[in-house]
Amino acid sequence: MPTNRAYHHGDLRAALIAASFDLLAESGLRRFSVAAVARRLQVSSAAPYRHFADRNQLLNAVSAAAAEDLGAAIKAAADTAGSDPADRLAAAAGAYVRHVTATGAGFHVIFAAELYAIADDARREHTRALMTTLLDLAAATGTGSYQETVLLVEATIAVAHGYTSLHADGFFARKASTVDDIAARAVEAARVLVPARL
Amino acid sequence: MPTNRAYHHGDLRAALIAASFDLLAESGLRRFSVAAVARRLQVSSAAPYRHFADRNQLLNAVSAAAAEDLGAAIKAAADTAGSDPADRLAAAAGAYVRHVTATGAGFHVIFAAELYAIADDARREHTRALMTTLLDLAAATGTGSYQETVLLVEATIAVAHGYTSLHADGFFARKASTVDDIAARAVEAARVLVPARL
DNA sequence: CGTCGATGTAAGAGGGCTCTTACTTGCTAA
DNA sequence: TTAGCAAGTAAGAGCCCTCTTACATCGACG
Repeated sequence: MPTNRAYHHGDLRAALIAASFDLLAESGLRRFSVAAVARRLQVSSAAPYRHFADRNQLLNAVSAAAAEDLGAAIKAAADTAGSDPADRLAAAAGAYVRHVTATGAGFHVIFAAELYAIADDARREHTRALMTTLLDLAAATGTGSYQETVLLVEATIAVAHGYTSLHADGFFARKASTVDDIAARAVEAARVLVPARL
Repeated sequence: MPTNRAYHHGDLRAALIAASFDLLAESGLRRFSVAAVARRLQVSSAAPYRHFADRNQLLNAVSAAAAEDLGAAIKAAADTAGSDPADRLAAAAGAYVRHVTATGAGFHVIFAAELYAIADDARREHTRALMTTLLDLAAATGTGSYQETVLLVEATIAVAHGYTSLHADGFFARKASTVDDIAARAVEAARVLVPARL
């Protein structure tokens, strides 16, 4: 791993990750390319390869950062939501919608199949911590078994991801729905899921 | 529109659409290319352009077929589900998971932003019919206003799409979940959403 | 102050994709 | 039976992408 010291560019490694988020948020994973990220930072198309062996290594770093940031956003949202465990878990769905819409990097990036082949402890640790955060929020609602807790987390994420994904694809566009509208609806839906012990 | 008569290939136009579904189901929209579809049918890469002016026109036809097929699958599932309106709507979520996983073409294809520019009455009619089917199912549950009905449909689709999308991205892979498992969980979640009048 | 190594660039090989053009094949219908 | 046209092919232009190689730059440190 390269150092973080400022050289010619300053800190190209971090800048590449940040610019990747911008590109993902604007154009989605389909349009993501190393060359486009480099263009955006006005560096040569070879420059990223000084910091990442290949495209997937960059995406892997983006994935790690996404898991970390998303986990923090979810924790913050839960703490803002108050003390009711169900509200706290539901708030995670809202945080997912807002954060992933802003960054373009949700579970479809965090768990992108191409990245499975890369053994990166940092990324694994961040995704694990993210899941732990969610599992803790779910367990606090009083789920019985661990299995039930997992199912509840997955249902919550499915709702959040579904709203986010449809929003990104323009499904709600005609109604001029804002991100906050969609996030609020995801929270409502996630909230209803809780007592159901899905 | 070309005719459907059998020439050299037989019916390349229909075959292209069918092969597009296969490719989408296997590799997703990200890997979709006209060249890959042609390869799959063992025709030259120029052949598709005899039937579709460009890549988006092919996707547009796929989108129309997807809306039609998905609508039929949802209707069939609702009829199998029985007479309880809430069960019938929830069954649509299950049909969505199964059908879209099998074909690779859900709302992310049906409402793909690139296709908005194409004025295709057939496609518009099929997507409209699909939405009508869903709105009818939702209205039967006793929603008050049209606005409430729309919100309920969108919530149902969000749940179904979320589970489908996460499943496709491998989120559930480690637990060896089958499509039917995921579909069942989507139905449960959708069912819970109904009385909530989301 | 001069060397070394990290960081960046220019250039390009190699590949895939979209779409076009000119040519070929073979069904259909007069 | 043969002209005409729908449908397919071969070839390639033009574009973007990934990743490599050889060279340039510049800060750090002896």
